[in-house]
Amino acid sequence: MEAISPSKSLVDKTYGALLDAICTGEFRPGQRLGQDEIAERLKVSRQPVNSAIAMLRAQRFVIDTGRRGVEVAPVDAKLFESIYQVRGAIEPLAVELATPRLSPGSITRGREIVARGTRLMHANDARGVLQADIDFHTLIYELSGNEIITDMMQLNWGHLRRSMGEVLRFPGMTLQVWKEHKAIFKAMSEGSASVAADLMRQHIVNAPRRVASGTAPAVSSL
Amino acid sequence: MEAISPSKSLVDKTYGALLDAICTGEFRPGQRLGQDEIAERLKVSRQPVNSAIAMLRAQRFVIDTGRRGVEVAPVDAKLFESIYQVRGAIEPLAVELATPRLSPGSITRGREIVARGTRLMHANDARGVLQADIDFHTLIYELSGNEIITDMMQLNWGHLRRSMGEVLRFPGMTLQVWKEHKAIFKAMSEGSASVAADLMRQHIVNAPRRVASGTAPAVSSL
DNA sequence: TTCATGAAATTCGTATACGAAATACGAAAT
DNA sequence: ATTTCGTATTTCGTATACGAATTTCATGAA
Repeated sequence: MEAISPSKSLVDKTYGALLDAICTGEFRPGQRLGQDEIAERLKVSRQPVNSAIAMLRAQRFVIDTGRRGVEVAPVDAKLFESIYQVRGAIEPLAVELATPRLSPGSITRGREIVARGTRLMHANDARGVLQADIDFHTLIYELSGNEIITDMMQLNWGHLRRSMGEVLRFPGMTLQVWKEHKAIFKAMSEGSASVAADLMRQHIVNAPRRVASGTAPAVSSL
Repeated sequence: MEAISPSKSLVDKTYGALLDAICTGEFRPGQRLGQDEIAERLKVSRQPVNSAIAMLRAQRFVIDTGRRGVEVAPVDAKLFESIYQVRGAIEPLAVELATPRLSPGSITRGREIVARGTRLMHANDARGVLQADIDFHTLIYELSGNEIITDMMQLNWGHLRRSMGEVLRFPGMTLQVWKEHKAIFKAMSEGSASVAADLMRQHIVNAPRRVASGTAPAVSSL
């Protein structure tokens, strides 16, 4: 016999649905989120909606507006910059920690992700490429064995996904990204932790620069 | 005119009360948290309690136990180590960012905190020393201008406070801590960002070592 | 026409109610 | 005496109800 059904709670499902809608841009920045409306759309009562919104507020995905509910937080250039400063410190650490823990199975998984990202990039599947990007970095977080890194960065990727909605339309720019991913993982596979960490550091430094150079008018909003 | 009363919601107050009770050790690890009991003790209904617990669960302060509510998460040595790995990367970054942003006012504030910490240490006020420690590092987070660092580390300090409950009884060990704090802030005041960052890096490396060496039998539980 | 004023309608926060699921406990059978 | 099964109790998740506060809209005065 084995486990029956995880069947998450309505609060979790509501939270996930709202977070996804915010990150994909289905809910625009500044848009008001009414509890009644959401409850009706999701076919649940206001109670799970209220709890989910409380979490989103604690995580800065929505902000309070005076006394009448919340609205979707603006896509903030400062927040974007802050996250990249943090990534610049955390991602190399994750690589250092993960490299000596690599198993044959995880090497296979990593190569699959790199291959998938490269393939989807050539197929101009912007959304798929972003997902592969998230998968690549998340794999390293998990391999690091440091659950704090995993938790922190999962939240941060939520914010990043919002900003990257704008960048998604320039798949060509991600060619260099996937070359770098490949090089990073190669160094990790060979056990060269510090080399891989340096490559990752450079990768993170390059990333916001790419965003800024590729999106002429959108720059100011990032 | 200005704001009338912040008057936080019951959810926030409940969350704060529970978090504090967990961090100070008033709620022991493994202890079951019944919603009814908490609601009665705090003189609120179960609804805010339920929301608050959902947040604490997302932040790993409590864990699910089968189908019957939650219990206080164990004080986990692995989590402690993970946080220190992250701190080793984040704290020097915060110092680098904060140093060029120091104002005369913030220099005064920093010196006050160092003085207070040193004074309370000599007065054997362990709890006050811990608070000063938190204040010192939090000041740097805020001066860094990076709100992600502030948010992340505030959560982490919640977990750290739990572990440090054990260490509090050895105030003598904090002598070196406050010497290092003083040196770090001195370098920052002089604008030597990279020197200060290196001192901070060493400070974080030393910290868990101090904990391990000072608490003979308690080591295994950390 | 424009601004002020007040009543009606929204909408949120919190309390209470209800149903489902798990535990605890006791009775009966081996 | 021990184990097993059924029932009562506890407790959580979710729905609904209620009160307070704000917004909206209409009505009237300058």
